[in-house]
Amino acid sequence: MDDGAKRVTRRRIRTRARLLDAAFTVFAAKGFGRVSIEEVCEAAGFSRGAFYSNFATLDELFFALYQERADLIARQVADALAQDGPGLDVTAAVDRVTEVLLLDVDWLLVKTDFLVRAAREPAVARSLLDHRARLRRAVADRLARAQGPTPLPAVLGGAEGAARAVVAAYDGVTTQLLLDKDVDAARAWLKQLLTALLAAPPTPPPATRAPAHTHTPSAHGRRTPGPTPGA
Amino acid sequence: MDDGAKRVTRRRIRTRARLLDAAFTVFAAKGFGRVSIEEVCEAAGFSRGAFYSNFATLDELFFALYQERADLIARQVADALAQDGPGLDVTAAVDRVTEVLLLDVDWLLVKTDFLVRAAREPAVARSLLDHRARLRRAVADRLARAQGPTPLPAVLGGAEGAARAVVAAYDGVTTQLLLDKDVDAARAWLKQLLTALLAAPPTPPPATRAPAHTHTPSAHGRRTPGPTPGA
DNA sequence: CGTATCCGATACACCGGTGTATCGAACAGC
DNA sequence: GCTGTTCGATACACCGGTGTATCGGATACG
Repeated sequence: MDDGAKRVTRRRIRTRARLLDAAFTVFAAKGFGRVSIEEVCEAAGFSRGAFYSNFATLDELFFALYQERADLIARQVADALAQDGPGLDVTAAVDRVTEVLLLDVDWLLVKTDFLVRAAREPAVARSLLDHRARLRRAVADRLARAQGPTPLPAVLGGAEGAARAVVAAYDGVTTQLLLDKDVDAARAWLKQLLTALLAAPPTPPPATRAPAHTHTPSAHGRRTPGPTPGA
Repeated sequence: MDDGAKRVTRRRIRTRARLLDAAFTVFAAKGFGRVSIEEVCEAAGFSRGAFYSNFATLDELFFALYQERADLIARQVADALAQDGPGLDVTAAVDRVTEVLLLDVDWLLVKTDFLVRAAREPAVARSLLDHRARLRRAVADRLARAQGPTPLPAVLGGAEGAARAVVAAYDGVTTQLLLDKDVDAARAWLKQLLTALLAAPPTPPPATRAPAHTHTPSAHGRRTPGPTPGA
């Protein structure tokens, strides 16, 4: 069980990884629905033989890719949340999480493709719901810990409800970000939303940054003009 | 200009409409990326000749379909918002809009396909952003009118900011709805979110309905167990 | 260093879907 | 009702992509 069940492998792992990386790039650029196996292989520098040796179908690769990246994100978020002590106000945590979650537009693109798929296939949906549940749990725990000074608006249902609100806000901002590609504005906007949701009455913080969105949606602080290459 | 520029038409309109309807059903069921021209034609009871006589490409049909439905929704929302007098608290308006926006899961599915497309093609994105801007404007106007008793949390940027928050909440809830298909829970949750956002401190209303979501996400109030057939 | 095994490349048959060209039928106008 | 035009059905050629079978080179292991 340590490193292989049958005959062990070594270059296989490398090629598999390269295929996954290439797939991520291509999926982000063109969308899963418009990508062929050949394209992925070409981008990875392989021929189709390599692909069929590692995956049975393009779906399989897609799902594997999603799992991999989703786990990565989940771990990053958990880290970012568990970092500081319990006393500190949520604001700091909000900042850090915002950084992590809205970092990579390419990931949001792929994730949305996955969402579209999940919306039609319950089995896939379960996977995505799991991921979301993990994130939500992490947020809820963090909120429960920091519940000292701010009593969390009771309109939402305690820490759990607040966590779900956070996720909803994240999803909402994501949608906007996918359309205008303005990462900085999205981050600012998410922070605003979260503070409005979590600390509405007592703590009106100095508005991290002006809305800046009114109707000049593009060319402003964008860091990712196109499909970013790196991971 | 009254009914046609060249030779007038009549059955053409009917077939075009039937094609659009069939396309909506098929797109909602399988997703735009997995639908062929043939499938649409078969669903509409035509052969490919009819299609190519009315549209040049599947994209063209898709965009036409989106435009049509988006306009419809925009009008419905505007109506629902403009209905009552200026004095009444936002709650009533929230209820009505919630009804309209989260009515048809099929539409959300198609719209998400469109979003995925828009995320990669700026021209398409512009179209979707227009639609969103129209809705946002309607909401902002309504909020500005009803600004009497509740002062709208200043953390968001006035009526405009609040309207954007409403849209974000809508998008967030939509995502969840696409995954668990629980329309009723989504409506309740959206109402909760909106009241939390718009009338946080002074009006903790009797919680339209318990969260009911905690961790039994399915089998509860769901009206649409699978890909709903009707429009 | 030899060899058994694995991995990825190449070649091939195949299929679904596309787009076009042609034709018969329905329809509007007189 | 007749006729010219339009619309949609049918037939055909074509192509991109798939999946499989086979083979040669790389790799782990003794």
